[in-house]
Amino acid sequence: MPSSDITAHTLDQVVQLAARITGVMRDGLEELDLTEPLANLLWILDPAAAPLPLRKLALRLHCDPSNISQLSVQLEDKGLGQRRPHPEDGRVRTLVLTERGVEVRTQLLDLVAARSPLSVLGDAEQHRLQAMLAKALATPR
Amino acid sequence: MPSSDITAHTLDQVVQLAARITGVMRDGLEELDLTEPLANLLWILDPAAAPLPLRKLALRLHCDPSNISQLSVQLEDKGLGQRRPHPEDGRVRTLVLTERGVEVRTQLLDLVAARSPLSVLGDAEQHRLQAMLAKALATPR
DNA sequence: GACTTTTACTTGAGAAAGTCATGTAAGCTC
DNA sequence: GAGCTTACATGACTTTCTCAAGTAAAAGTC
Repeated sequence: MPSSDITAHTLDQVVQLAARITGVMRDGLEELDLTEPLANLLWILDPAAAPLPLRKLALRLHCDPSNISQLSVQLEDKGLGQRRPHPEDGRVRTLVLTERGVEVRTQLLDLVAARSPLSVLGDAEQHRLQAMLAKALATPR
Repeated sequence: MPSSDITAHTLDQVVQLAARITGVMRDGLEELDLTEPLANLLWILDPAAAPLPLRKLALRLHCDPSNISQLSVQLEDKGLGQRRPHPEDGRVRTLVLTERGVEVRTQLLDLVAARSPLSVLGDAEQHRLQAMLAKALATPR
């Protein structure tokens, strides 16, 4: 159990860093023709992972499911995503990226990675950083 | 210059961690009678530091100055903050926490610190973490 | 196997938060 | 001190989000 002061400072740093990262993202949104909420959704739509039900996406983004519905419509209108019926459960719909969606998502991640303050850390440092972050993220809930 | 894949993963972790932290904060908002934007403002109002002009607060929160004006009114209505004229520049107003404001801010920080996933890291680990985060945050802009 | 309950999503209304344009007042420049 | 810039306030408007209600499918109950 760390002293509360120490954690407070670490917290502050993480929050600041996150603010910087979202700042970088926001600056790149226009050139990708995205809004911030759409970019956030795109961010968590990993094309390599199994497609997620809308409900799970809402949990991940800490928002109401109806919000995801609306964002999904926007993604579809832009030709970046598509809602597909779940093969086993007729109530469920999963959100999948189109080819173009994957492309734009890659551009988004690359853009942020290139301009993020984390890029000043070398490979070795990042690995050590990742280990610590993973430990923190491994805590339940 | 790190490989882009590595940075992408680190980014993902930082973003996830930040989401967890804001999630913890959101869960605590009701018991503190705060809204999320007010809590964000409260967060950056360090009573130990020199009082900041509203304009600087807008820069820190990456939002329009008019937004800070409105939030300042809310803070004042709640008796947590007070806008003071700048002693040297008549155009400028600084936002200062009241005694109660400092109290509530402390409660907010303590609450988040106690429930944040970072608390699983020991003192030594946090120090190493802080060093790396500081290096990243030291990059200009 | 029909009946109720639960779960997943959609829809539309409404609230909240943020931006933009405009106005006012104070400093700065010459 | 005339003109320009900067800092904040105000009001109209947009965007985003939530909440309540509705539909449809699955699961549980008898």
